[in-house]
Amino acid sequence: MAGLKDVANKAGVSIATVSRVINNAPNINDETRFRVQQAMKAMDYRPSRIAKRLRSKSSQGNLIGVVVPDISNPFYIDVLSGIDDFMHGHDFLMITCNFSQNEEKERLYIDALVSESVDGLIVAPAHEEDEKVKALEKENIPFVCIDRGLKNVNADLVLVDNEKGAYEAVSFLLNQEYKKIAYISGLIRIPTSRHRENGYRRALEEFNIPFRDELVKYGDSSMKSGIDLARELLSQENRPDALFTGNNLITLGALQTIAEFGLKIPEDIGIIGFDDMVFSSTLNPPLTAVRQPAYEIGRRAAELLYQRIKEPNRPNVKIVMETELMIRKSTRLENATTKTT
Amino acid sequence: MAGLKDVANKAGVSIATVSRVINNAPNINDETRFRVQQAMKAMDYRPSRIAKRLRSKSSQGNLIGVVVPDISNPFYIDVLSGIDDFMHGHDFLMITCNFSQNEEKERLYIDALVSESVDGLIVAPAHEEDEKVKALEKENIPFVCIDRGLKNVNADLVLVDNEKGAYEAVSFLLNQEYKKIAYISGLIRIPTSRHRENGYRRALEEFNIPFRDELVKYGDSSMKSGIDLARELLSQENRPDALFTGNNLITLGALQTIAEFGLKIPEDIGIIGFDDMVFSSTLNPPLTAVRQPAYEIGRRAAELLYQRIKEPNRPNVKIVMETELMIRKSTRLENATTKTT
DNA sequence: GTGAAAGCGCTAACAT
DNA sequence: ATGTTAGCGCTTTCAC
Repeated sequence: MAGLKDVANKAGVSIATVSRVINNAPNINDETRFRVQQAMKAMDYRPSRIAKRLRSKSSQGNLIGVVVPDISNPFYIDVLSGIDDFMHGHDFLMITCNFSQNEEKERLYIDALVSESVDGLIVAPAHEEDEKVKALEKENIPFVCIDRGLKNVNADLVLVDNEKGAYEAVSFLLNQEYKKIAYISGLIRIPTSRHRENGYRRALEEFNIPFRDELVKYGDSSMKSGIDLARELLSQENRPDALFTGNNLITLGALQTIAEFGLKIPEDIGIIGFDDMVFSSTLNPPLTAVRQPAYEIGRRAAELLYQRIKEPNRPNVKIVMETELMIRKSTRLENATTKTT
Repeated sequence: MAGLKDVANKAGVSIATVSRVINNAPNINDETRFRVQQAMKAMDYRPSRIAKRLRSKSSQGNLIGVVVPDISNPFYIDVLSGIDDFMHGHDFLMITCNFSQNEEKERLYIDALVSESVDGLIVAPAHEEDEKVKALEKENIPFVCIDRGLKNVNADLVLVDNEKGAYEAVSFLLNQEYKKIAYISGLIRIPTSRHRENGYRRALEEFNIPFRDELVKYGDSSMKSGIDLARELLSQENRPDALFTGNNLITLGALQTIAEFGLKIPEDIGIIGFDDMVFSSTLNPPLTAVRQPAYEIGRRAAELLYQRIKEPNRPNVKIVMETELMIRKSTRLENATTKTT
């Protein structure tokens, strides 16, 4: 592949000049610039991004890394779209790494990304003590966290008020006269799982319903664990009359189990899922869900990272976005008050 | 960040030696190797992947690029998982680029990826005349195509027998006594769209049903076009009694429109979608669909790319996988013969 | 078994 | 306005 040198030869100038027209530096003779551009076109020249990155330490790589916990979760797909749109608009390339809820894989990927000299990282840390992510701060690598924060580390963060979202969902269930509401949690090490549980507990308290251990099940945030835990729940002698599911995938799993048990929604059992999905209204029945503005989360995170790359010392910011309860048909409909779609 | 030089100093050896132990070259004194390893550990050394890539032309980068048309399509998510699993197992990193069915974005990403000196590419070309992808061959960059081939270019390719999959779906519909079957196509420039249409036509022919222009609609492979085109179809005076939808997203859109029209599936209208989804059986009603082995497609493609990187001159291979009709409840059930889930 | 030194394709002083 | 040159962090001859 043609390099700077080849172009320089062809255009009869030095490589420095070629470099200058590429980065459109000032002080270049129009005629020279033209000749160089001709040469570049003629030789189909493409600058080497790695050589550039290797040379200029000053974050000119236009490359960021994104580390997500589970690409099969539609939530992250939307987040990625948001990041992608912003970054594409700013001429950045992104490397997406999916660590499949596997901390070791996460560590490995973060190392690799750093070795690639990315200009910055967007990460959803495995948990709040995530040492690998914390280390980024010491190494002075720009990064922003999404969905989950880090303990004792200041970093840009964009997420949703998980407790409130859960609280609203469970309150809604309670208002619809559901009496025995179970919660299927994702990985307990993930802060969001606990915050959602807190919201669940707070709603219960407020309605003077005692918390019961056997009604909350902890899984690994996957569809399979949604299936399995819902089975445990629905097999109980006096089974719950409503489910609050901790994420997208768990919801899908629980739905499958409910069908397997031949239960009618919302008569036999109500369900509200955390995370909305494009096809939620097409589910059977249309699913009531706590919507996170996933695309927006991604976009904001991208924006924050971009800013930090440009201005590494600006103060940290934490963006907390609102959830929205999308009321559809998977719960009883008396008393419905909130927005519908 | 610590570099080769720092480690060399600390261990009291030359950088060449350090490089040797990293790449565990032969002929190294055990004692030396040990000292170097200690030093690396102590300094928390991480090799620079870009320096390595820049230096060694011989594809040591352990980095590949993947270019997909639409990351919001669950099919590609599964493909990506397959690629990811294989590549992770072989210590490769991958850069995923989503061109959102936008050819210009595709070109831009391919250029960027090449500039990153990736060892190879997995691409679903925008169409079979895709010049940017074709150019990869001339530049001698290892690549494999998925889902769509290239005209007049020999390249590794893994896909599914789209025509046959479509034929089976439409035949099934016909066998279930549906009389007026419409096809909602994705982007016409994509070969799969046309192959699926061919299957649709062939089934019709075989049942002696005349092909009718007004029953096939062409869109852009998105959920929105699924919604819109289904509306057009269902608004016809004498509307179709079955829909064959050209991909995942179109299916979801069509389903939404069907609900909007208050039509009952499968009584008022039957539907079979191309592409199965994890939650297909949770849809309303459970969706009959043509399943592509998406994960497997990704895995095989990754494997082929890996092989080609190692052995650039091995002959090209084309892998055609089988689809499977997943019969569920979105079509009438008389005569059902094929597998169920 | 180990070291010295030349580059990979660029950018950024420093010259002119 | 343009050229010269010293690296960025590695791998890889070629010596010893």
